[in-house]
Amino acid sequence: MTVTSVHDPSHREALWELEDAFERGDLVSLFGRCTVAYEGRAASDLGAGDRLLVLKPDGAALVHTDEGRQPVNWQPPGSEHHAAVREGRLRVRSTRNSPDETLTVRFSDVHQLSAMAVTGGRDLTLHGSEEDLRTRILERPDLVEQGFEPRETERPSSAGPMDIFGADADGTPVVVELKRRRVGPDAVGQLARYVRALREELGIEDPAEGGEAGPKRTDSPDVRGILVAPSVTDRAAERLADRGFDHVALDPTPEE
Amino acid sequence: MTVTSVHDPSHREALWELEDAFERGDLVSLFGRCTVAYEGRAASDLGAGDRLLVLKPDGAALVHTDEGRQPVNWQPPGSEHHAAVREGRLRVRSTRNSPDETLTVRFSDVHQLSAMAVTGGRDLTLHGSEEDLRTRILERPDLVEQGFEPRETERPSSAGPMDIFGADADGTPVVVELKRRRVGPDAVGQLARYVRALREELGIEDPAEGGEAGPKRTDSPDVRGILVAPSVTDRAAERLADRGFDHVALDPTPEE
DNA sequence: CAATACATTTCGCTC
DNA sequence: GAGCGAAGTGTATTG
Repeated sequence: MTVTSVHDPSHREALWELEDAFERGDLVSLFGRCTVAYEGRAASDLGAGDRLLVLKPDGAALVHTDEGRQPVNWQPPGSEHHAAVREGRLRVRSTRNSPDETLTVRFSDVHQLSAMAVTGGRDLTLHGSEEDLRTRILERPDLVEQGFEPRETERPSSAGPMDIFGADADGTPVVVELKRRRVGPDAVGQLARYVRALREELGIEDPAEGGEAGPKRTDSPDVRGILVAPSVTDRAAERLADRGFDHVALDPTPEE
Repeated sequence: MTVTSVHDPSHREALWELEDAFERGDLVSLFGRCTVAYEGRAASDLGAGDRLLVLKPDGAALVHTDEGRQPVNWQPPGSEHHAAVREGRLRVRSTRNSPDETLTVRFSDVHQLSAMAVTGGRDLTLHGSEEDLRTRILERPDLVEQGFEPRETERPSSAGPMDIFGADADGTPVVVELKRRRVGPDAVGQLARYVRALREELGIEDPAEGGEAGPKRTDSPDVRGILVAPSVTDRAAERLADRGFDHVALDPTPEE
């Protein structure tokens, strides 16, 4: 529970505190005026300004301005922090390999530096995820459709694992794709890949080919695709119709 | 440049400092032992532990543990921060509407609170984005293919805007999809949507239909699809081949 | 406001 | 490590 805190330190003082904090494995919060340079997957430069630098013992580094949920610059976990005084400025550098990337923060002024050992309590319980939606359906398959019978989750296919594989009341194979929120055309493409893969696997001809123009065919065994999501965009609905797939409106958690 | 900083404040003191900081529009950094509850697009609970809470004047709130680039909990910009002392604890709550969401952080102990006015210097210059890749191609179209001629960027279609629309040496229409890094099957699906939309628009029959089995047809005007990306996954390459599309290996920035 | 696609996405899981 | 897909994704842009 030891918190280190220095106000308007000299660069030397800040350097000592930083090195001690790295040594102890502390979480560091540093206010100051700085420039930021990044080079790696991309490259960026940020002119002088007041910012908050957060340094984590796992190697993550975050540069925050007064706006936005996202840091303006950062370095992912697994990096290594190094501090030094160069050309009269405090330089904090985080580096990692594969991919090679470097974040360099140069402080002309350090206003405030705090560091604390942070332990325990990372056990977040989250509700309303796609997994919750799956659980809900497995407990009550009729929410998808009368007579729907789930057979397998994460069923492998040549196009990747499908969320739920099952059969409808007629025994026709059904691929169910789950989304926890409103979806666009990309989700339909995903479902289409799984359905296509399953058709191929089962030796079922694609109904879009075969006939010369008929957009749908119902007179032969087929594979059905069902997209379960709270709602879909217009373009997604079009593409669902094109493919002959169904949409079932369902939330990950029952609405109150 | 005024930095406020209090060490091990009482809840009352912390509350005053927080309210002043909100008033001034400061960026706040707060170390302490807390529980976190979120309710909105999903719902989550986090047990007691030491964490760093960052509060921004634009309404963003970030709860950081000692690990990860991502905050363990957060609230997006546009929220409103409120602080109070309830049941012997300092409660910080950030709320926003549409969607309705609330983040509640309850501190049993506040170890360190700092706040600073943070201004200016949000002008980040970034290189290596998809836009850089586009610029590079427009300056040297032959990087895509000998004789390639770009005609339009962000060309509208019923499936959305395509990155580059142009023509090859034979005058055949070409849709180019750009990706700044290695891509999977999703990017092929995106390209396919644009090509399909353009074929429909130009009244060109899809070569996959029409013939009974021939996977490709080269004896009639068609629309070509080219995926420009540093590299593609195997599955993406398969799907490219299925569709008769090409891949051109190109980075957003020239490699040194 | 909805819709769409990019992002230094990050993250977790499987192979 | 690569590949694949989810995420309370965030973010900008366009209609």
